[in-house]
Amino acid sequence: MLRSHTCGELTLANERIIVSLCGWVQKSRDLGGMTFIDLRDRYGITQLVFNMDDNAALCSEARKLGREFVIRITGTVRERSSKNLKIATGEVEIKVESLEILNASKTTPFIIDDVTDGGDELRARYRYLDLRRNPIRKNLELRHRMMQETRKYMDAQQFIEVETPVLIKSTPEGARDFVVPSRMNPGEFYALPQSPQTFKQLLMVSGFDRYFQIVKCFRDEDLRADRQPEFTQIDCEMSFITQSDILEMFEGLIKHLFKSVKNIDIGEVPHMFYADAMELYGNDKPDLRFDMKINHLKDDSKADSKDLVSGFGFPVFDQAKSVLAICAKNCSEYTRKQLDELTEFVKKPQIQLSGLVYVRWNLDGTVKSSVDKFYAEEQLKTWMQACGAEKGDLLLLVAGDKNKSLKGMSELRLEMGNRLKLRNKDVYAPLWVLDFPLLEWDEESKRFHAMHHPFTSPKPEDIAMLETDPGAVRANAYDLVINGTEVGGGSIRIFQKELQALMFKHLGFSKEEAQNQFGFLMDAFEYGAPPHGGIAFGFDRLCSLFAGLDSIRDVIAFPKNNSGRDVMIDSPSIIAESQLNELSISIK
RNA sequence: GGGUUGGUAGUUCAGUUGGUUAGAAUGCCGCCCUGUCACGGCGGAGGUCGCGGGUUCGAGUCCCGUCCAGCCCGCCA
Repeated sequence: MLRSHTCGELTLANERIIVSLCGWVQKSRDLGGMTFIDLRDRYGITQLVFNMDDNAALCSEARKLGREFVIRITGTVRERSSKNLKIATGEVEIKVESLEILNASKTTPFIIDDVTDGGDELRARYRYLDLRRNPIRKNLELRHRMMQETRKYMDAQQFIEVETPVLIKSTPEGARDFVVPSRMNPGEFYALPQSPQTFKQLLMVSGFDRYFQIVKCFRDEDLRADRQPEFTQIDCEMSFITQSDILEMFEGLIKHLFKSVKNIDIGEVPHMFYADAMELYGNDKPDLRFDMKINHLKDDSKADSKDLVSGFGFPVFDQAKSVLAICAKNCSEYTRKQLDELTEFVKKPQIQLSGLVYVRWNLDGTVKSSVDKFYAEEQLKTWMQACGAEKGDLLLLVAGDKNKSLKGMSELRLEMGNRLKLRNKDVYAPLWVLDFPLLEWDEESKRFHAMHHPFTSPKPEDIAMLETDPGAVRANAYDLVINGTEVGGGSIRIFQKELQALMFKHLGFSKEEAQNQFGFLMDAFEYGAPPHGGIAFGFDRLCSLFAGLDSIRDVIAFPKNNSGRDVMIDSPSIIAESQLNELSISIK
């Protein structure tokens, strides 16, 4: 060993012993007659001291050390005459007796420190340097801990981790596949898995009963702050269970992670139906750190709903199919400028609502709105009442097509949550969202798609509706949502060949297509498939949530940028003509 | 595919209605400094203002195009 200790462990208890340390020069402070060096490794920082009076040659050598030089020193631990209580080793320093430069370093393009001067792009290009910094290193340490705690919990619950193949078969359902050409089978391609879905179901047929895997998955779709082309899932499947067994088992996992990693008791995770989430929050992954539910002041889609806005001569509300309102507590004093900003917010191209109506209930009891021309105070107060508003509150209303308004209102609600600082990163509000629709109409292909995936079972009582009203069929599908982020999702699967064939039929597969693509699964179902179901968690998202980050990039050691590029290794890249020939591929 | 914000020293940024030699901080280099820990002091080097075109007596600044990066919509079963 080149070292006797790390840079993070020496204290007064080690006084007077001789130690060898290795690490990087964090910083040197040259005072002329003496020089201090902060030596850094993964574990901490230890101060080295060199003195002209003690050893002029050695001290001169130390003065030449640049930042990020890798050195090895031997010296004696001693108490500092002036202590630094900000660091763990701040009471001691090493009086260096010998110094060895293991490797020099060029000046780094940005400062390696907790607060760096480097921008995102530069840090990505020199990711190996960025990873030297404490905040990034800590994220990877957190990720490691979460991985270990996940395995600990799953193992204790009798799950076995099985690796499934990475070179598999391309299917047209769902996301775009990354494909890999097969040299030995010219003109044919493997696909990288979007998830190990069918394999884990086959493992249930094999009798493994409880399976999990921490596994890379791949989707060739556009990226986001929380979406990478390759990402990690905690993939799980169980046999002989009901939906409530799954919810309980994996609520247990989440509780274990919160407790063991963050020492937080999250308590019971509430349940909410998909239909209610959409009505109350306009969103299938509501952020429950704050309330601010959406109120329906007019809803033409429901015969029994009260209409509090029509018939007063305001054409926008009269013509709208839906009028929605949220109540922003204590915001009656919002300025014209702030209200204009909110109006711009809902009009932007990503939301595309035509406008925003406000009603202020001032602290003095008066009411002021942008539609005073049409509505008397009495009417406005019925809205206030419907929204549970009090003096000092502000109502924000949008109108139009119901789905579009709900989507816009959902965004506005989150924006207000941000403005009112109701989305505290240290608060965690988990939620199970249940009973997702089985199918979703796709305008582009003019057919129904599986909302979750084609192996998800419909609710038995809804199966008849597959013929009459496919969009209304509910699935045995569930998502785990934390703070407005979907961190996991799963379903109780179909395990009978007939029902699976029926599903494929309703998804527009011909018998041949179904047999071609998923014949192996339906064949397997004929040999004693147990009832089963499962769930998969987005591990990167879970880590970023635990780390209090908005992007999953900083919990991934070597992430891709917005365009799916790794700017450090510069990939993807072109390959040689000879490689293409070997693969029987020609470009354009 | 669309929206939006940005691109100026190694780095992070400022740069006014278009007008002298494009600034600051930090980093880097040199000299001085014996208890620093954001060390301090003095001095110095460092610029294709992303790229291409246009308007103008004159463009970092205005216009058009383009590339790159960030965030969002579409997309992501």
